[in-house]
Amino acid sequence: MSDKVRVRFAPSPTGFFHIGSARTALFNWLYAKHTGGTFVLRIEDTDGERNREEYLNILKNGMRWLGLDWDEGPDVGGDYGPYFQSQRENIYLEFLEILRKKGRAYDKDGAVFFKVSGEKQILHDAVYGDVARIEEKDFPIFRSNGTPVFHFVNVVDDICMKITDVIRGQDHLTNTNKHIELFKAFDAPMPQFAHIPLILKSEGQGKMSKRDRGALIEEYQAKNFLPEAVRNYLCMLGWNPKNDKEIMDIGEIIKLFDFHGIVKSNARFDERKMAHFNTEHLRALPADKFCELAAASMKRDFTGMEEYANKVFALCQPKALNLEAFPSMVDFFFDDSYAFDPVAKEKVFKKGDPIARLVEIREMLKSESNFDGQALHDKICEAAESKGLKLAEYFSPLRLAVSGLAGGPDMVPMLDLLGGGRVSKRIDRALSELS
RNA sequence: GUCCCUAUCGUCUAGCCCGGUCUAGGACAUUGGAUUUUCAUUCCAAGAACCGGGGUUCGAAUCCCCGUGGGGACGCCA
Repeated sequence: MSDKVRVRFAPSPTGFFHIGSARTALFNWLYAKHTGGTFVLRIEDTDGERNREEYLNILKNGMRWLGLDWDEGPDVGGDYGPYFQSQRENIYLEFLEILRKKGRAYDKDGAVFFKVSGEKQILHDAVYGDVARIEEKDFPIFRSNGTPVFHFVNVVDDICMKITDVIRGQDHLTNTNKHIELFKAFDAPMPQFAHIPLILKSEGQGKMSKRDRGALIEEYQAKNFLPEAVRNYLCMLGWNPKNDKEIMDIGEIIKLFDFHGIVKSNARFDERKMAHFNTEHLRALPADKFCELAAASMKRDFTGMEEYANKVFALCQPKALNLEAFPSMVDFFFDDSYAFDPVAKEKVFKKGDPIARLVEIREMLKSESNFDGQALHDKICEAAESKGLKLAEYFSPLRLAVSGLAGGPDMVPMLDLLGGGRVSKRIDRALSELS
């Protein structure tokens, strides 16, 4: 079918993968998936000569991490290559000839300029509707050093690669009439344009810049975010399925994605909401998958203790906020020399007599032959009742003693996992170090 | 400065195209409660918005105009 959708993402490798670019890539990818079309990755590397390979890797890496696989482009090839602009020089020269023959290109100051029509161009944008604008000045398409300029190569490549839909940031909206002029000058079929709103800084003015926190995909990779969570959040920034759902499976999003759901106004980035998406996706993970990721997030070797480790992870998954903080939450399960969190300590020592309570618990443990978390729990409850004390007066110090923390997984299964021997030793250590 | 886009809770948004069903819905965040065992979990609740002014209309968040705010483009960057 000749009307099969072909979209492209055309970044220039700059050494980082910006969240705004990532979302443009994502929307293109979504549209391709939704329509059963082709997603092309084209590298606009006309003037970045240094570290090109390394820069490109950051980009490819980030895209693969987000699951944005491309059907044509670097590494995978395709029928419309080459996919690097730096390798398409002769094509650009051919197209320049066409313009010259039509009298639409002329030399000036060593550069080549495109002669605009002087007519108002109307863009029928799939998101913004009809936008009319006139381009008054001729603009350069080849620099005096002989290299072609963005507007020109962009259009030429879109023609050559038979791109049907141009989905890109709204910052290109006022460039589009230049592009329309070029398409017309080449008598090429006009693609459908769909401009998408920009992502603004969470505070302050302007769009997200690479220096803003949360602006780079590399950050999320480094912080062990779930890629599906980042992708889901990005989907919801400037697009919505017209219902109340936010946390969604990518398959469902692909099914629902269309231009109608794209919002026109720019969106402010919110790292807290991003974190929320991450937590939700983490909790929703199947236990085995979560265990795998949890283990990888810790710099520890679990050989020989896989079963124990998996029990720990399974117990803690419902309480996990993110994988970045996860190791510090469960580390005490694997290390007896954990520190007592000063804030937790202060909190516990604020009321009652935690030392006395710990001594009591130690006595209870001594009188018990086979350790059983539930049995210890029940004993503590009895003791609390007979003394008229709140349960927290026992359990808070106990948690601090065995984990060093103020919060964590459910008490009874936690004690069972640690086992009686370790619980006793830890209480002893707490008594000597906290008294 | 010129041109283009845009405008609903603090933030992301639904509703707007096809005016009445909107005492404007959801989510994040915030605040307060509950889970008489911690807690970062879970549950419940609360506060919180149609930018301003003119029209059109019986009736406007919804349509039109003007302001204002926000964003973007005006490069031999992409």
